[in-house]
This record gives sequence, structure tokens and C-alpha cells, in this order.
Amino acid sequence: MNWLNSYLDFSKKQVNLKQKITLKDIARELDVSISTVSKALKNSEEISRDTKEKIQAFAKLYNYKPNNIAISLKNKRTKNIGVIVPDIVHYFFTTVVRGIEKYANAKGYNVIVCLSDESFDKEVINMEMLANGSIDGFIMSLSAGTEKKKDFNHLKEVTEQGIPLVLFDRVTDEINCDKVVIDDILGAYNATKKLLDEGRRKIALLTTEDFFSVSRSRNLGYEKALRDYGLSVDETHILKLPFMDIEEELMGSFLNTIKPDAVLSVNEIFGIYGMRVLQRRGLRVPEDVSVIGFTDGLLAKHANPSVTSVAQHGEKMGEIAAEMLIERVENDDENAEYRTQIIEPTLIERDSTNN
Amino acid sequence: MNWLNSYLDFSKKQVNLKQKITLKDIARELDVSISTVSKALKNSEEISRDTKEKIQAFAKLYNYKPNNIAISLKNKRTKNIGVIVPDIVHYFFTTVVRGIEKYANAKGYNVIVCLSDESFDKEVINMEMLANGSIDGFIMSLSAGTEKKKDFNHLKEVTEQGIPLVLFDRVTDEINCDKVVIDDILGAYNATKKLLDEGRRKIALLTTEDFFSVSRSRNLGYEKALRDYGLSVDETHILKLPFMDIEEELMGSFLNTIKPDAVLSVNEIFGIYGMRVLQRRGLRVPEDVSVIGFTDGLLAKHANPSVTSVAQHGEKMGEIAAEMLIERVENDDENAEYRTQIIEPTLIERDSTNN
DNA sequence: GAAGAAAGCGAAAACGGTTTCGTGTTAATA
DNA sequence: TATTAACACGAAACCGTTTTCGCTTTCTTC
Repeated sequence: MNWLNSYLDFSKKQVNLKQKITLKDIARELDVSISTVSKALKNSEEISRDTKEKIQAFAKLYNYKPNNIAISLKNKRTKNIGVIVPDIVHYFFTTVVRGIEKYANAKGYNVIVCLSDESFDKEVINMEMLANGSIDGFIMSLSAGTEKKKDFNHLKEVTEQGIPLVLFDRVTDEINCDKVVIDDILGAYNATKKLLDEGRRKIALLTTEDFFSVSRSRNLGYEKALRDYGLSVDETHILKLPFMDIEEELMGSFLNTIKPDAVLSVNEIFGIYGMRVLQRRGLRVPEDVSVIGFTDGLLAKHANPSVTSVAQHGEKMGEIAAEMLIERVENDDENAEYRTQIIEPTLIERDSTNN
Repeated sequence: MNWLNSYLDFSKKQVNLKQKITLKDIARELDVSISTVSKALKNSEEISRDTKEKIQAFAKLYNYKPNNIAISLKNKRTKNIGVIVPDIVHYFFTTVVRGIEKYANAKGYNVIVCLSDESFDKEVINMEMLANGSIDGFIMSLSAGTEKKKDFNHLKEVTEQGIPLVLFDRVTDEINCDKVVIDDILGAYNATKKLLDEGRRKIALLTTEDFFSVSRSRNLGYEKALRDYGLSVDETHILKLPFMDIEEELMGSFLNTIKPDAVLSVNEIFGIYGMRVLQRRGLRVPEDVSVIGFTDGLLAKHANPSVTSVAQHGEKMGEIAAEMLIERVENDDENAEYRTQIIEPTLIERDSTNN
């Protein structure tokens, strides 16, 4: 290792501010060409044992790490995936992101997270920011704004450019791409069935406005279950609230007039709120009223009583989405058919229903 | 615009698969040099009106967007910031990430989120993945593993390479960098004071093992308040639980023996659990026992009763962290002093305490 | 000892931009 | 008319890699 001595002056310079070192630096110091260094570090057969050892030792000593940006430019592959979600404080999306992270990281990918904040404009801006080389593909769930506006041109452009896209949960038929969703109809159906089996007959449905694809499906499952039990759907039993806007009075007066013996909510928060409103009116859950919500999140788990919920398996959904995307990215098999994976929801029974 | 006709054949080729177009393509089609195209698109004075208009129109027509990777390589600036957090399902971190996102996006930066999962090893791996050119700077909160191990070499390396770093919430004195934290001592002090002012005298403290910097501070605040009220600190009133591991029986027997008239928790979840345990034993909150927790999250807000909490202002913390980082990134003023911003916690009074 | 093969290395193009500097043309000035 | 300044543009280096291809030199082999 005495050849190292000759690099002492170089070493001095580096010690002060450990700037990152490049192939060129190594080549200069070791008096070989850049190509040789590059090959030596990849253990190419082309380079002699001696040279390789020398170069590798030097690189290790100076903690050489190849510059990712340069590599990305060269291979036109960034090893980044872009994730655009409406929100990150709500349990479901965080678990999906976590699932994506987990799978992507294991495969050596980084995850760039963007929040559309339920806004169409931000969704578009975020896509454009990332679509110019920053990422190898997108995973996203539509913002409320986009579902309302029904404008999917930004998605179309991205797919036409050949950038792989996986849609999850809030998806659209207008775009041809891989998708992963839960069977929302079945989830709501099973939940409603559970309530009916308990003997409940006046089941209120807390849902959102119609433009949400998932709410529509869940409403359908609810209605289907009622009909399968020979009951008709009473529209007055259905409360459509503006998204995420919990109008407590509205919900209060609704529940007060309907006086339901069970409540099904298409999300977590409406269920929790509904339950509290009922409890405040002196009703006991589940003795007087049963409650079931969607999204098996922390709120449902830690509520009092804990709330029976339709689990959406967000983490699994995230993993599957990441798997589908990376599959596309790595073997760009142009004509592979687009798939839609449907995850079975699970009804997690807790204390807000009878068993 | 009749010059456009001559590009019809080019247009044909592009129509099939809208591949992204480069400066070189434009230069070739318009029979000018790449430099001219580059300048024209930046509206350089150097280029004539005619040429600029022609080039800009063509670029617009073919939806030219510069390749971010190439620009990053050239300027050695990625406009990406790396965020490494222990976790993303817990409210506090999600709000911080949201704050970072918000500020960073407004400044044209993307956020690459990595989860250390409370593990030292993952934290190191994530840093290394990003530290080779992928990002302009880091924002992070130490994982439990790192706080336990007290090994900060990965942070040291990064800062020595000149990569800006901002630590938030779970920070360490061992590393010289910008930091943003809340005044944990004050937060706990005020919470304890609130309980004492209510007349509570047997205040149980639910905390974690000592290696967490924030828990240590919060414990101190609790103790200080007691002493300021002339009370001595009874170690048996303090329950140190392994992090995030809610051992319900342990907590149950603890609360059962102590029979506190108030409970202070250094996080959100222990508080919620403590409250439920007490309620199950027939105690009324806040009549018999008052409860205060840290992290003003969804759980506290929607619990029954809602829980008085010390708000950590995660979103604000994220914004400040992002601001400090971007400031560093954009004017790399080598010798600017490192700052530690301390955010004042706020006690949000709810129904789990008396007023 | 000559021819061919193999080994070991370097030059250069490429990825897609930015930017400096030089050059040819035209218009203004002496 | 000769000189010069302004204008408009292009050539080329550069960012840090990868990779192809070609050139020496040495080793086989007959």
C-alpha cells in the first residue's frame, strides 16, 4: 500500500472539505483514463487485477460514490417514483404511501411524494413538475377536484409520453393504465349485510357527494344488500355530505329525524362523528345503534367504543401498486395488457356492532 | 405561421408516440444550433425577434419541456429535498411532512420522503441513497434506533460533504446544523401546571424510555412544575414504557396502583390508552381524573371525551425547517451560523380537563 | 520468427442541457 | 471608403457517467 503515500498532497486537499470525488479525480490522481476507472470499479474483466485493486482501494479510501444524476442522465432511468396523493394526514393514504415506500425501497427506488391537496390544479402542477425526467413512473389517487371536474388530460399526456402510471383507490375508466382498488361494492355490501343480520332495519348511510367514484360504489353495495334482503332503499336515509366537511348540525338533525338503528359510513370520520352525535343524544352503541365505517384507521381502533370497520388494506394496496409500476418500468413491454387488481376488503368487527 | 407546413413530416413521426422532444430535435428541425434554441427559449436578448418567435412557437407546438435531470447535472442542483422521518402514520410526522411539502412546493422543490421505520440501519441506508446527488439537502428527525445507539456518523459525513441538513423534533447536540424543535420542557411544564391549577396533586406521567430526547425534556418539564408547586417528584408515579409498545396490562396495573387524579402523557397514544383504561375502571374523565397528552392529533380531537393536548405545531415546524433548508441551499453562505428555532407549544384545552 | 489472438487500456461519443467565447454580417460612424 | 460597433448566431466545453471501438503490447502457436 505504499503507493498511497504519493497521494498525500491530494489527501490534504480533500481533508478540509470532504467534497465528493469523481471518476475524473481518480483518473487524474492514478494516472489512468476515466474509462479505466469506470471499468475497474465495476470489476470489468477488461482491466488487470493490479489496476483494479489499485483503483478500488483508492476509491474506497476516498469514499467514492457515483453521482446518481449523471447515471440517471446516461441510462434515462432515475430510480425515483412519483406518488401523488390528495392528502397525507388521513390514515388510508399514509398506509398506502408506507406500502409503496416499503416495496420501492426494497427495490432500490426512492419515493417522491406530492400532495394534490384534493385540488385539480395542484395535481396537474405536481405531475408536470415530475414528468420531465425526475421520475420513472407515477402512482396516484385522484384528487376530489379532478373527480369533480372529470378532466384527465394530464394523465393522458403522461401515459402518451410512455411514462408508466398506476392509479389506486380513486381511479377512472377514462384512463387506460394499471389500477389497484378494493371491491368497494362488496365492502359496503358485507358491512350492510352484517347490520341486517344483526336485525337492524333502519340503516342510515353517511356518504359524500356523488362525484367520488368510491362513494358511488359503496352506495351501490349498501343498496344492493338492502334489496337482497327484500328492503327498499329509502333515499331519506342517505345523507350526502360535502367531502371532508363535517357539518355536525346537519348530521345531528339528520340522525335525529331518521332515528336509525344502524349507521354505515363510507369513510372513517363520518362514522366517528355520527357515533358521537348519537351518543350525545343518549343512545348507546351498540345496544341502541350499530355503527360501521370504512377505512380501518387509528380513529376507529381507538374510539370508544371501537368501531367496526371495512379495512381497505392500504399498505397492501401500496405494495401492489409499487410492484405493478416497477414491473412496467423495468420491462417496458409496450403491449402488455393493463391490469386492474381488486383487493378484497375485510370487515373488522369491533365493539360498535353486536356479535 | 405557414413555416409550420414544412414540419409536417416531423409532426407525423411525433404523433405516434408523443416522445419528449429535446433541444437537439428543435435545432435539427429548425436548422439552427442548439445554443440558439437554448437561448431563444430563455428569451435571450442575443437572439432576434424572428428567430425567437419561430423557436418558441415550435417548442410550444411540440410541448417542449427541458429535461430536469440534464439541468440538475449542469447546475449541480436538483431542486429536490430529502426528508427522512421515523414514521408516517403518526399524526405529528404527517403534519410536518405536509408543512415541508407546502413550503418546498411553493419554492419549486420536490420532496423525497424516506421512512427510517425507527431503525438506525434504514436511516443510514436512506441517507446514503439520497446523498449522492439526488437531493440538495436533508430534513430529518432521528429514528429511535439512532437515538438509542447515539451513532451520528452518517449525519456527520453528510454535513462534512457540505450537504445542508436541518434536524427537527428529535435532534442531537452532537451535530452542528440548523434545528427546529418545540420547547418540550415548557410544553410539559404548562400542561402539568394546568393540572396542578385544577387542584390535581397525584399526577401520573406516562413516558417512554430515556433515550428519547423529547421524552427526557418533557419529563423535566413535568418535574419542574411539581417542584415549583412545592411538590416532590414521586418516581413511582412515572411509567416508562417501551416506545410505541402499548402494554395495556402494564399500564392498567400501574394506574390501578397509583390511582392518580390526573395523567400526563408525553405522546398522543399513551394518553388515549390511559384514558380508556381509567374509563373501563369506571372513572369519569374529567370529573375523577384529568388527562393531557402531547401531539394535538386526530385521536385526541375525536376521542370521547376529547383530550386536552400540547400542540406541537407540526405543520409550522415543517414549514420552518423547509425554509431554513432552502435558505441554506440557495445561498451557500459557508460561514453563516447554525440556528436552532424553538417553537412555543400551545395547550389546547378540551374536555378531558376541567376549566 | 512471423502471424494471429488475447489482454489491457484509452479516446470519444453519448445522455440533454447551459454558457462562454468567437465569428461573420450588417449598420453606423469618421 | 475604411473602421468599428452592434447584432445574431454557432462551436465547443462542461456537468459525471457508461460504453463502444480501436490501438498497443504481449503471449501463443506453428
